[in-house]
Amino acid sequence: MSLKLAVLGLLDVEPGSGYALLQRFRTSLGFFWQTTHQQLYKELHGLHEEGLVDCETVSQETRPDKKVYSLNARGAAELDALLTKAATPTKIRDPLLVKIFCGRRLGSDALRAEVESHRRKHEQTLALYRMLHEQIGKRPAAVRQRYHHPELTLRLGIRFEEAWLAWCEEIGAEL
Amino acid sequence: MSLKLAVLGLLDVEPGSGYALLQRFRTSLGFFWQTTHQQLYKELHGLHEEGLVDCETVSQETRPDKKVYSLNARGAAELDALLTKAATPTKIRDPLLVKIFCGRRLGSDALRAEVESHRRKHEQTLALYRMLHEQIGKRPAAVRQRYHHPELTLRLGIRFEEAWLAWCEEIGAEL
DNA sequence: TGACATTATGCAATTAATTGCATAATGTCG
DNA sequence: CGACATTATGCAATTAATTGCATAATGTCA
Repeated sequence: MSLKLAVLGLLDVEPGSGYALLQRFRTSLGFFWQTTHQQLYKELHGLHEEGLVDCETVSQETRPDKKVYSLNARGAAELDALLTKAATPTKIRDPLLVKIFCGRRLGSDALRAEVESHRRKHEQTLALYRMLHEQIGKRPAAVRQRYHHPELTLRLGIRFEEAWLAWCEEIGAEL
Repeated sequence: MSLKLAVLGLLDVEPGSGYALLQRFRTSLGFFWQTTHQQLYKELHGLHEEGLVDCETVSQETRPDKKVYSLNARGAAELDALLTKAATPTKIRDPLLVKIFCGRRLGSDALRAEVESHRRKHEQTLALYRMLHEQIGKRPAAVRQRYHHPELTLRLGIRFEEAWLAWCEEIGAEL
């Protein structure tokens, strides 16, 4: 259901082709929801069939044709309806934790290596999030207002990556 | 794949019926991996078909019959193989964040209420995790050693819940 | 005694997500 | 010119996860 919400939400900001939506998705919602182009295109087909979005084929001279989707009135109503429903808090769902939990069979070395590799990735992600956050901060107040909600989510992302990092360092030293 | 790993990991500690495994799952691995009894039973059937676990039907006088599963040599080998494969770091995947991201359509009041409700839930979860962590701390060193890996995961759980809480408080005040 | 909780197991349908494969046009670099 | 990246779209198969429904035995409380 969240993908539907995500796509409607993206289209609410501005119309776009599946490809363009995917680009935007990857640098925003994609930080805490994942999808693939296949799934996104399928979702767009579905939304179109449901009559929640309009679709216009645009021929381009220098590029293959594209289909530009936009939110219509029914789609906006659906988006509002979805937003009203309560989101249930999700728990962490991470294969690394399952692995560590079952990890007494694996040697300390292997575990430490794995934790270190995760640490590096989370370090990179944290750097990225901080950069994005700074960029938003530099914008004029009027623009910043438009990005207020995305910014709030980014802040949780930062807190999570900090937690990951601290944990990786702590247990890496202990293993 | 993680469910398979989880089930093999649980059986590696000790054998048990689907029902018993689910109880253990809920108070351990279930903190960072979710499942339902249907899925777990299906997984057990699958593992049995694959020949990775043995199954013995035990009739009980006061309760319905149960099937006690246990890890065999092939299952142990499979568990080791799964543990060797690298776990890819997952990102957060939370409907609340998708909602907040798209939340400019929703009023501040509604968002604040939702954040507050999440805050309360994370507060409860944090309290639970801290209690469990303390309980492990009180055990004699020998027992604590056996729970070392689960304890490591619990610590990440605590850090995450702390991050959630701090974030909910911060943005709740701002919305 | 009847309602409800607990232990114990499962099937079936649907939805969501992943993975593999495929096509087609143009731009860009060496 | 040929290889590779980018823009742009999709189908099909499979696996994973959720949701709804169903059964059956016993214990417990009012």
